[in-house]
Amino acid sequence: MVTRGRQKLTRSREDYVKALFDLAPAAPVAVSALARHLGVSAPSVTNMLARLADEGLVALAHRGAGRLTAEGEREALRMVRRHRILETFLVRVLGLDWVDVHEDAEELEHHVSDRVLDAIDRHMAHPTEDPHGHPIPDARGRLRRRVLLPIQALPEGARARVREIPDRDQRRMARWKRAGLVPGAAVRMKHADLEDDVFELDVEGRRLVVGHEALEGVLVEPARREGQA
Amino acid sequence: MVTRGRQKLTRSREDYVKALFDLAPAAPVAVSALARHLGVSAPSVTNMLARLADEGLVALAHRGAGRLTAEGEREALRMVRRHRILETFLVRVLGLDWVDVHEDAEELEHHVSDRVLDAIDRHMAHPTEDPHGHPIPDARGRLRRRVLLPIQALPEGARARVREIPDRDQRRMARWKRAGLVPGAAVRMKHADLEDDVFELDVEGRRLVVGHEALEGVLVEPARREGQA
DNA sequence: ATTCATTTTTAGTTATAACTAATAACCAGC
DNA sequence: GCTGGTTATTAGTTATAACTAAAAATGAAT
Repeated sequence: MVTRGRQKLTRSREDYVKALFDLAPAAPVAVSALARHLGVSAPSVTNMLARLADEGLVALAHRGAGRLTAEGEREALRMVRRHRILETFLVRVLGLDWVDVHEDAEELEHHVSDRVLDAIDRHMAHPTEDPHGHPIPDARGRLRRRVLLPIQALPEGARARVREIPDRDQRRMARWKRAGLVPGAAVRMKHADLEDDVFELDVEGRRLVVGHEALEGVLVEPARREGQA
Repeated sequence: MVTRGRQKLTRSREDYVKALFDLAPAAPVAVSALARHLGVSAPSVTNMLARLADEGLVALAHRGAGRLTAEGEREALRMVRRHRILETFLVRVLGLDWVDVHEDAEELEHHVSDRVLDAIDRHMAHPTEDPHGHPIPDARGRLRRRVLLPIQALPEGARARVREIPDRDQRRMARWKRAGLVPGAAVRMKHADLEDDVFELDVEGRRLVVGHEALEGVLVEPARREGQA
């Protein structure tokens, strides 16, 4: 264990550990999946994973896949915290639209000092959730885990509340926002036709008919008393 | 003029044009002076100045010295605006000490998007002066020029008000702050012994005795009616 | 067991921007 | 007009992290 006082990771390393965490916090991620997520070539990933493995942030698995070590996960959670605090700040304090803030946070998370991040966190009285509903890890990297369901898994007739929506795809976010499908919204699954891949939802009283793909990543918390049909 | 729609400058280029502006907005700056200011070697400067000259941001003068072109000055003013808005934000909104904010602004100025910068500017209702007293260029890069005097140039007995202090040296700033020598402070030059390099000042009622060096960069606005001795 | 398609790795390049060491240019004083 | 000291340049290296092209490994299907 030569891990005393690791120096700051480079920007790329920060991106890689965060991507590994996004794709699977505790399981190996294939080279190709990482490459797709990060928008780089496979050789670049093979290369960087080797370095991260050298440095103890990643463990290599079958076929070059990478899995975060405890240390790597700590660094990833640090980045997740920064990202979510910054998104919250951009929306709550600067008044930007939550549809737009992901990219800015993506850049700033690498460049804001701990001092500034803490000041931002303090200014907002330590928020616990970002504008897209994701929980914010605390300063020690602890993440409140919740049991949520993909919205497509709701049985017909079930009521639920939207809790998280993914923040990477601006187009989809804009559509969701227009449809009222936002964190906190009450929804009911009216019909789920798995054969034809058509879902009919009631979103805060409005009808929404979409395919599986268009709901990808939306997580809900089922209502305790489920209204049948 | 192939200058339509220049793409974003690299971080280094942004640093160089800002350094050139800091050292002399309209006159050639020697390679060695730039190297010192930026903390890089002379060869690095020669190299980068050649590239900046190629790209039309800098004109080369005698002995390799570089002078900003109109285009270079525009980019420099853009960076100065960003820096000063960010410093103001860190102090006014996040409550950080103005002694500490320079370095953070130095980093963030390269990474905050125009959208976020504008939102910050709006949030503060378009400040015109940063925490160290420097005027903030407007969105079109226009800088309100003021006629200020180096504090050491005050004749004995003259009263003045501190208007600007340099923000790069944290140590000196901390000392000035302790002595009350901050933007807005009223001062009077009690004795200026140019031979022995000793200045005796009255700073908001407190006595301050220092050498020329320790006042470097402090600019004052002389009082209209100068109280004699 | 062989072949095909996919996935990963190796090898070699590129870009940015720094560095050191050694050389060249410049200027002042004599 | 020479010469010593300062200043700038050239030449060559280094680090990070991407890339492409080609080779190798893997796994699935016959």
